[in-house]
Amino acid sequence: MISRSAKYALSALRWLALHPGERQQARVLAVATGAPRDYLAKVMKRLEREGCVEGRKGWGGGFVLTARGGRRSVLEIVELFDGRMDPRECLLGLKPCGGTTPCPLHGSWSRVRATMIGSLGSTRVAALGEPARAGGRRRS
Amino acid sequence: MISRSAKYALSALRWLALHPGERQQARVLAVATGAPRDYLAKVMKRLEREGCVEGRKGWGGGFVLTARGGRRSVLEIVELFDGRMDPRECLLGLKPCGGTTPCPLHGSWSRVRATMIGSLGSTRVAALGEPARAGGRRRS
DNA sequence: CTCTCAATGGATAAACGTATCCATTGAAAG
DNA sequence: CTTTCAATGGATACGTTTATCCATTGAGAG
Repeated sequence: MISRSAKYALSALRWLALHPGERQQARVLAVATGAPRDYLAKVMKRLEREGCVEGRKGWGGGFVLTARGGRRSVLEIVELFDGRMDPRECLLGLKPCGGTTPCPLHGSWSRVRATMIGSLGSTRVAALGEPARAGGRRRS
Repeated sequence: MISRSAKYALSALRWLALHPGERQQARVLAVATGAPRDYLAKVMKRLEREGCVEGRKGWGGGFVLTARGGRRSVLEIVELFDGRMDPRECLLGLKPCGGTTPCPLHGSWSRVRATMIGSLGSTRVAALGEPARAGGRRRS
């Protein structure tokens, strides 16, 4: 459903959000996230290219969450690794699907997509550092 | 999000639902679904093992949708190929996540999962043969 | 029985996500 | 400058999904 890479990224970003301003080494983030160090390093590099974190080499090096990164939505992070979700995706492979010619699953699938966009799209990365609730609407 | 195999399966099942009782060859299904013939054949075999379709070899051979297959939910088909969705999955890798110790995304992700189960779980394969609406509750 | 047809099953490979290894680079401390 | 440290980037490997090829099997037609 959601790739390991995306989960690693979210988990690492949460750790950074929990320790604002402090530089966190990939080694530390690896332990915190359960990801392999060298693999996580590449995930972090990708987040840096997107301006979500800032990395520094050498003594006292590591990663910090940027202000811009904190403002990013969880959905944006997931889409960064798993690809943007196509609003025209059809579970039955119809093209086109929707408008005047919706497939039998169009409504159902649109609802799932809308929930994901509404739920994950309304939670900001910075909120991952706060204890609970965070994000979308309604109950648990 | 949803694997190619699962989409192929749904698309093929739809075709069978559109042609009840008629045996459809893998070659025909391949054209209808856009899947490679020999790959689709293995997908169909898997559906047969699950009792969703019945296949026959040789002259006049092909696949038909079984009554049992028609009663299966779309969710069941997806889970058959993509694996059952874990209700305890945590986007931040926490274990456990939920109950007294929910992660900041627990509510959001639970909502997405619930929507998928509610939406795809309430649409039956037989309904894929009917023109539009099908399945869950509410609007498009 | 023989011929033809279509599913079946096994082997093989391409593509991708995930993971590991390590030499290099850049940076701060001494 | 030298030492130490941690990110960086390239190469390589592994597993799974997706895909292709083809000989075999089973079934109906003649």
